[in-house]
Amino acid sequence: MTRTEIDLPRIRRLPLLDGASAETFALLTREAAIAHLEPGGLLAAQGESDDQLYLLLEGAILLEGAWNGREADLALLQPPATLMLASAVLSGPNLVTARALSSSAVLAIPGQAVRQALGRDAGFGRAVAEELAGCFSGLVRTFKNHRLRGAQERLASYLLTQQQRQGGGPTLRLPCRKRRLASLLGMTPENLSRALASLVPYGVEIDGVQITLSEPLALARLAAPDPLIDNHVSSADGTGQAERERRRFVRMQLNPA
Amino acid sequence: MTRTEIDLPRIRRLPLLDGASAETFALLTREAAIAHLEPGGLLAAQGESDDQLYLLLEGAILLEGAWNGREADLALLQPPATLMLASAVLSGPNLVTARALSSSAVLAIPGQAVRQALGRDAGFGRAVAEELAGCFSGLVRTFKNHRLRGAQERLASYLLTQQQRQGGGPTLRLPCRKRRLASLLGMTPENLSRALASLVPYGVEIDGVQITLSEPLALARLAAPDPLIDNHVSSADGTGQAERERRRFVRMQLNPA
DNA sequence: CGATCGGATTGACCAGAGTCAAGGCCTTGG
DNA sequence: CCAAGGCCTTGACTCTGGTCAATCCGATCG
Repeated sequence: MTRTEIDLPRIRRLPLLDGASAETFALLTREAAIAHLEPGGLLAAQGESDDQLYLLLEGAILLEGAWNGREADLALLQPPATLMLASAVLSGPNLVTARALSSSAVLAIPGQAVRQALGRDAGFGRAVAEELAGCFSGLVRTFKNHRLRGAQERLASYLLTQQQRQGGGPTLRLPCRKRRLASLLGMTPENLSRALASLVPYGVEIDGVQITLSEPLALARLAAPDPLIDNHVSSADGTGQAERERRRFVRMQLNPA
Repeated sequence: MTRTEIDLPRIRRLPLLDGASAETFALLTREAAIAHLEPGGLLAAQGESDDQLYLLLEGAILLEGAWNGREADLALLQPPATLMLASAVLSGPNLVTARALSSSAVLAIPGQAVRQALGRDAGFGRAVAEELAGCFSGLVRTFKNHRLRGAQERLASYLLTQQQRQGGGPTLRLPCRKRRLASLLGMTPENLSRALASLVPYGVEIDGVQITLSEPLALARLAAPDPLIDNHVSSADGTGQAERERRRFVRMQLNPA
C-alpha cells in the first residue's frame, strides 16, 4: 500500500465530496491520502478500528464477513463507491473486511475529519445522508433477495441485472471468477455450476465468463425481476449509491432475442 | 388510523430531532401528524411512495418484504425507531411493508420537509447521517447473521441477545408469538420448535414465551456471540439506532447459573 | 511440446431446512 | 361446562443446497 499525491480536481467531483463546501473539502483532503493496493491486498479488516473513510477511485473491492471460521462474500464494489462510511460516521470498528480484487486506488480520509465536517457543513451532511440512504436501500434489497429467492432465481436475476448494467446487449461478462460469484450469490461453486446449467433451457449460453442470454423474456419469467429488489443501474457513469438508487425505477430493457 | 395533537416537548427529545435547530424543528413538525394504529394495521406498503418519515413513539412495528407471492419478516421495531428514513431522504418508494403488531403511535413527517431540512441544518444532517449509519450497521450485522450462522446458532444468539436486553437475568420473554419469531429468524414455525428443543441440553427451558437460560455459558459456547454480528443493547432507554450501535461494544454479561 | 496447477464441472452422497399431516394444548365464547 | 379455533408441537417425508471426490479443461512454464 503506497501513497501518492492527490488529483484534487478529480476528487472534487466524487459523489460524496461534490456536495461539500470549499472549506469542508479542504478540511477533508488536508489529511487524506491515496492508497494503492495490489490484487488480494487488504484494505481494512473486520473488527479493526481504522477510523477511516475510503473512496474507491480505481479497481474493485470485495467486502467479506467472517464468523467462527466461516466466510461469506457480501458485496463487490466498483468506482465510484464509499467504504466504511457508516463506521466513520459512528466512530466504530469495521463490520466487514475489504480486500482488493484487482489493482485498486482509494482515497483515505480520517474519520475524525468526516465527523467534524458533518456538524458544520449542511451540504456535506446532506451528501453523507444520501449516500448512506443509498447504501442502506441497496442492502435492504440484497437482504430481500437472499431471504425471498432461491439460488436459481437469484442467479437468473443476477444475469439479467448484469446484462442491463453492461448495455442491454444479449451478451454479458461476469465481473469475477465463478468461484467468487458463487460466494457473492450465497452458494457454493458446485451449486453455481449446476444452477447455470439449469438455466440453459431459458436461453442462457455459457462460455467461461462470457454469458449470452438468447431468450431474456423466458429468463425474466423465471427471475421475476422486481424494482424493490433488483437494481440494474450501473455505477460506470460516475454516480454515487444515492443516485443509483434514484435511477433504479427507469424501466428495465428486455430485448427479445 | 386517527390523528391527534402533538406532544411537542416529548417529540423534541427524539433521537433524530434532538440534533435539529429550533427552526428546523418547527419546519418538520409544522406538517407532521400523529397516527395511531391498531394491531395488524398497515402503516406503509412495499412499493408505495408515501414520501413520509415515521418516528415510532409507542407500540411495535414489523417490517416485512414480499416477492412473487412469498413473504419474509425482516425486522421488529420498538420505540424509539425511525421508519422509511432512507426512502424519505432519497424520495423513493418504500422497499418494505410496515405493519403494527400492537397498538402503536407514530409521528409522520412529510419527506419533502425532511429533504428541505437536510440541506439547511447541519445539526439535523448529522443526526440523520448518524441514524442512517446505525440502521445500515444493524442491517449489515443482520445480513452476516443470516449468511454465516445456521438456524440453531441464530436462535441461540437471539436468546442470549434478548437475555441481555431484558436485564441479564436468567429468564427472558419472547417479544412476539413463536410463529412470527420464526419468520424473523428466517425459519419456519416447525423448525423453530425443533431448534428450541435442540437447545434443551444447553440449559434452555421453555415455558410458552417465557424462556429461562440456566446455562448461559454453555449456550454461549454454541452461539459464539460476536460484537460484529450481535447487538445486545436495548432500545428501552430511549436511544436511537446510532447510539445503540456505539454502545454495542460494552462487554456482554454472561452470568453463570 | 509436455507437465503441472488451479479453477470448473460432474456425480454420488449427505444434511439442514421446508412441507404436509396429525395431534395436543390453551384460549375463547356460547 | 363444553365446543371451536388457533397455535404449537411432533413425526414422516421431500427438496434444496452443501460436501466430498474424481475428472476435465485451459493457462502457464520449463
